[in-house]
Amino acid sequence: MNKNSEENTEAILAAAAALFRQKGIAATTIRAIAREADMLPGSITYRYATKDDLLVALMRRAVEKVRDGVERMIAETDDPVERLRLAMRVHMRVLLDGDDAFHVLMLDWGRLSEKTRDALSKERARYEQIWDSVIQGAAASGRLVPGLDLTLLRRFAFGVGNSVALWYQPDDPRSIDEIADAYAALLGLGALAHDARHPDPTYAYARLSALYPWESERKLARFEAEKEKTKGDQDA
Amino acid sequence: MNKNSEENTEAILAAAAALFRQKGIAATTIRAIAREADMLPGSITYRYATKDDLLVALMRRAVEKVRDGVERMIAETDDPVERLRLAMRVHMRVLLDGDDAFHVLMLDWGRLSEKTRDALSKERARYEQIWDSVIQGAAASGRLVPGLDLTLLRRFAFGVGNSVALWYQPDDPRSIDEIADAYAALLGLGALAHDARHPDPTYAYARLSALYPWESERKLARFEAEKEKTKGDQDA
DNA sequence: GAGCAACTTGGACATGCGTACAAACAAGTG
DNA sequence: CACTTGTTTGTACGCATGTCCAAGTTGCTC
Repeated sequence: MNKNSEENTEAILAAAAALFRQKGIAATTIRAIAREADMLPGSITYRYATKDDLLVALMRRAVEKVRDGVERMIAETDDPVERLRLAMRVHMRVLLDGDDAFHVLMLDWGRLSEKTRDALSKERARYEQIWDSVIQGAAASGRLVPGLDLTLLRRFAFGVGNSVALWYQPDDPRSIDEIADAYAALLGLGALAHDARHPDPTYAYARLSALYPWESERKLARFEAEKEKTKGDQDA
Repeated sequence: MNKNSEENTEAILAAAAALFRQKGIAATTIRAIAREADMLPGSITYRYATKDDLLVALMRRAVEKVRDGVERMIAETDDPVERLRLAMRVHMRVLLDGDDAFHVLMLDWGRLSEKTRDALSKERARYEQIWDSVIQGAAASGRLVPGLDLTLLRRFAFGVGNSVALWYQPDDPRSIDEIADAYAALLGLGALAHDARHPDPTYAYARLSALYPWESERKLARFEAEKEKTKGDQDA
């Protein structure tokens, strides 16, 4: 029949991504992918010699796509904190509604074979780097609590974004962007120092201490004690 | 040999949990579990007729254990916000350092067969209920931003806690409790109204609006405008 | 020390897996 | 029309899987 090679390749990748996401990688058979894509298993083997090759090709595409999306999105504004929100939007939009492969890439990362992980780690690192730079930009603007562990913050943000995929169902009454914004807000309210409203550095410092209690439990107490003395005149 | 049945059962469950976590459920074979537990596959079949039976038994135990742990932990204090932090600690401690089965239960939930999910949903719901009640307690104390979608908040908290499992390595220089506290703080700083320090209800309201931008983009703007008028005297 | 229940053993089974490959086929080129 | 190239087909191989079971072994009880 030799219909259309490129079209069939797309069908294979789409079917594979959907099944990998739904059932996991190990539980998805080449035969099942072929059935889903309306062809015989041989046609898959013809394009991708092994199951791992298919997996790598799939994920490489996925991470490239989302990287492009995020890069384009954050170019739309100069506000470093707004960038964080927009990046979160794209990340979650792709994760929930877009390419299933990205879902697999984020959630099954730890279970890929070492060889597969190595083949993809450069791409993934480049994506994480974009997030790091967005977060660093936000931190440099002075609008984050100072002294944060930014890698931890990136992981926190990633975790928040990725975790939605564990419960989100397409029939949810909220739109994906709504959830993304709400999560970004929960995230932002946590990390932002709200400088415009409460620029008191002592306050930010006390919050930082609360964030790393093992470093100095006493800083917050000192702040509280300080406040006791000047009780009654601290807010607008 | 008939060494010790109970001991062997433990060995099976431990080996199964470790392998399920490491390689995923589908990729873990009964033979591999047997090898890990130093016995023959038949001994596993003798106790658990099918792989699914083993899975269910494993997870039931795991969720019971963490539920007990959380319940015991939150009984240690009356402070509703402190309870949130302590619950997070137990959750993450079990997830990262404790029973591998809990890890599987949280992260592979969506990929269990429908039958297996049904068999476990009651247990899991009971655990989620504890979290909901902790969060509701915190909300009732008035120390959270009012008007939050509490289910969304629970999912947010769960997601944050669970996501650590996707990157945490045992050789991390931070202790699990340190990470748990830092995450709880990032979480708490986001949701808490910091009433003791900034009890201004207008401020909390504006933050709420920022949290649900699609409901009323203008509330925050109104707050900002309001503040413009009284510029210069709003903090301690 | 005989009997018994609990447990383990080793081997077998049907099934489904990833992969391989020769043959058939389709479309384009000269 | 013949020839080539890219693609699909159908079938096959060897292997690993979940599950099963008859026979063997152990420690306990009277």
